[in-house]
Amino acid sequence: MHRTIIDTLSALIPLDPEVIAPLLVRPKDIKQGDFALPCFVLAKTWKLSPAECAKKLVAELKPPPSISRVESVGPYLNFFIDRSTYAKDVLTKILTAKLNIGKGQDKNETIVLDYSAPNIAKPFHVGHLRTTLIGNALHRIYRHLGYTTVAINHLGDWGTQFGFVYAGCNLWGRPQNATVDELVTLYQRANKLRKAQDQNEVPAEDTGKPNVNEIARDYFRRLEAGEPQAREFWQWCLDISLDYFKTMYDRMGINFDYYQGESFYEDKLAGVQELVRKSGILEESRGALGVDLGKPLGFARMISEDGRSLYIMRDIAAAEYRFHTFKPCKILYVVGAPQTLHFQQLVAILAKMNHPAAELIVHIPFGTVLGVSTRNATEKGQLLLKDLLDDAHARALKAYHHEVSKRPQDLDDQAVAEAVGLGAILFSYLSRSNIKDFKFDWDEALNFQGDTGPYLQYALARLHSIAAKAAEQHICYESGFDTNWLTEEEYWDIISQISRFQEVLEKTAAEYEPYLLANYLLDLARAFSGLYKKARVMGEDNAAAAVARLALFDALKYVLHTGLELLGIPPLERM
RNA sequence: GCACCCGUAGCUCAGCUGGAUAGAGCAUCCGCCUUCUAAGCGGAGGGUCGCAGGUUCGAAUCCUGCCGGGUGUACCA
Repeated sequence: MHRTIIDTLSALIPLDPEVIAPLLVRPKDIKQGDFALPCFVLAKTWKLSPAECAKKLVAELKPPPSISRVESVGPYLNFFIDRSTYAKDVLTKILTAKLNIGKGQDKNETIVLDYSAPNIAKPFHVGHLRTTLIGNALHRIYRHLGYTTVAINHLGDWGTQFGFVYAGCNLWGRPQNATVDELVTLYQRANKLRKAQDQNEVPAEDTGKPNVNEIARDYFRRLEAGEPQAREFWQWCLDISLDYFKTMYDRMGINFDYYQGESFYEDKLAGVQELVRKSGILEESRGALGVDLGKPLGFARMISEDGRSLYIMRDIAAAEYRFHTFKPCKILYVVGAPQTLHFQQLVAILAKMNHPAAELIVHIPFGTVLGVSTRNATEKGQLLLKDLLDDAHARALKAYHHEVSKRPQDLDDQAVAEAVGLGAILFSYLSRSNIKDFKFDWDEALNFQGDTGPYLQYALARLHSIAAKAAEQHICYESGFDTNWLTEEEYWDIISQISRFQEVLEKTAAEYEPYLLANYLLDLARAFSGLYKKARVMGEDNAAAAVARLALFDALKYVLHTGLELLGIPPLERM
């Protein structure tokens, strides 16, 4: 469509098609046209006012059949697409593709995505949710677009935190059949005691306890040395935590292809160090080994003064491993904005090594989630994911029974509540741009009205309901539908929006911003909700109009359904 | 100190590769369930787009400076 207009224009305008293309804009108000050309640039060459240029063009243009009308409004030249023809094309395409709408050809290119990466034996609180949900959405979108995807959970499964859990077990006993909560409690208790010991403010009941920091360090040294007992304890913690994480991921419909945490790279570090050394950039400075990256990036330490490997080592090892194992065209890291410098250093080191992975790494930074440790801070310190999901479920269930005035009978209310609760939480995380800090508000995240996940789910449920009722009454569009019934503003608005689905997916993927898709779906749902009462299928006397509307709603249903799935929000057929 | 990010309605956010009167939701106020789900729809009020310059026919959008908030800057990750 875009192309057609450019071709028509370039016949009359003394400008290159490539120059014209970026000038074309979409008017804010669809009533003004489907595309517009601001004529300011022409004013100079033609030595006419912009408004006169627009008039001149209108008079001389011979629009092709797909353009129904061209108008000049002030300095703008507005194009109107032939709605009926265009609608037919768009709807036919979507109704054929169904839930495969927007699906790309197999691209034979692999994208590695690194996201979530919770720390073992530390609490999984709602601040960790952002990387998990952004990563998951991008994972689904890239896969849909035809890329081979490899989702990796780079667990924080190596480090001194195990030492603190170990110290806790030593001091207060190792629980039988421990849960993650107990591990976390031991970790926090030991950590608290360590701080107290550091500051010489040990409470009475803990006086005389051995130094926590020493126990932890000693344990971690034994773990790194591969001592079987230390190893066994580590595995014990890992199993408990991983079990728990997996139930949380299952609950949110999130999958990983690999759980390759930091420990996975332990046996590869020596090789990596050798690789860096061979490239001649490894230096010693203040007793540490690392790479000097010059002015803005500074000195990146790889081996600490006391010989421990630092995390950039593991990231180099991971980049190296992923590059050779998966042969990706991109490696995406969904990691918070505070780690921007770290990723710049990682890329800079790889670049200095002439490692091809340097060009593949993309850090997708996101803002901090604020306000997650303020509420319920007395008990647990931080909002735990499980509490959030449970509360979302409970509130959704309550709302379902007490606030929703119309609902179908014979539905599994527990299943609906779970999906709606998840929808609310996921949408609140995915509907804002990555980089901004996110003020987490419990009530806002669990709101079911207005611009929310449930609003989208609700619009979809209504669309499914229309389709089901139409089928009962044998109203169908399979034998044809007349798009001349869909040329009014409200219908046209939806048609031109759903025709952009592919474009939106590609932009979302290119900018790594799931909110673009989320807000697009919101626009669709809003357009539909406004039309819902007016544009009836059942009870419409004009059979042809009813069939045309059904075709439109069904196409919209597929787009909305697919879009929700790509965000990871559970699409509901009934709610 | 230096570097990066953010600053749009009371609140939470879109709009920012410059274009036609700055948009949603929440909250507040009014109205709408005798037909496809009212977790909905329609309407009202609410803005010096942090401030000041500059570039431009045109700036919330680009540039510079300042103010306010956040983060990073060889602990660990």
